[in-house]
Amino acid sequence: MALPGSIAAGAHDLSVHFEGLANPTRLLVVERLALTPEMRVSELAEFCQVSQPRMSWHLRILRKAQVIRTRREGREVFCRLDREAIAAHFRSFARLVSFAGLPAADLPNANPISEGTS
Amino acid sequence: MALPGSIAAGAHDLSVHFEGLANPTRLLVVERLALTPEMRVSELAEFCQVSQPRMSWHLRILRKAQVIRTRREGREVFCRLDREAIAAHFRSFARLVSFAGLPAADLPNANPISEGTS
DNA sequence: ACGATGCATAACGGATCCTTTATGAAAGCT
DNA sequence: AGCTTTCATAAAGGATCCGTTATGCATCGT
Repeated sequence: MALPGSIAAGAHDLSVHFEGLANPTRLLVVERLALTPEMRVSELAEFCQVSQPRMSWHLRILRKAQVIRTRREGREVFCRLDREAIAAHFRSFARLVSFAGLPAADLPNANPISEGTS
Repeated sequence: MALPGSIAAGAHDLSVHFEGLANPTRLLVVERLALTPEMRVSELAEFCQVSQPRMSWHLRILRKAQVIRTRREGREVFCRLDREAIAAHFRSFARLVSFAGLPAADLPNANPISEGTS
């Protein structure tokens, strides 16, 4: 597992990450979560017009892809973007394709908010 | 269709783009093309250890995803990264998730090595 | 014209994803 | 305890993707 904030991410990791973003519904979740720090599963399901089990499944894929993180509070599960991981994968890909003037080290950090960096 | 170099890219466009990157073989193609300006289909097939028809299929997906561009010369087809489109999509995504400290202006520039933008 | 080369498409199993409804488990409320 | 809410999992059908081999089309060389 890539340490949060570290560069990391092999090619396979990267493809898994992009797979998380390779679906309109999941991308809509990302878009929505960008506007609100945290949202519950059922809220996201309603917003995206999909069944709750389906949303649960998509969120699982997003979690594996390290696009979101989930936090359980009682019977509710709150979802939020994992901006650190997203940015890290971003950097990995940028380095992969060797963007000019984009050495991975110079890329900005993702997010000042640091939740439990376990 | 998004004009090359323009910003463009709706959510659907974006998911199609990421789908292009959501497969290890295709990502390997991208990685390889980052090292050499242009490569032929059969060269990529051999490098990735897949059959030529399969590579042809992957390249078609990559083309639809606006990750690569192909150029026919005689009976050969040369592939190259579409760095402009990739950068544009990544800018769109970055704006979508509103990276803190990652304003679109700082995102990957398209021109790495100077390959003719013909 | 003929054969060889380079790429695209078709056809085929096998695996995975997308989406639904139905069911189950855990937590909160009365 | 009993009911409601919230999420996860299972089952099932349809679609798509992954990989292969076989075939077709266009191009190049002789």
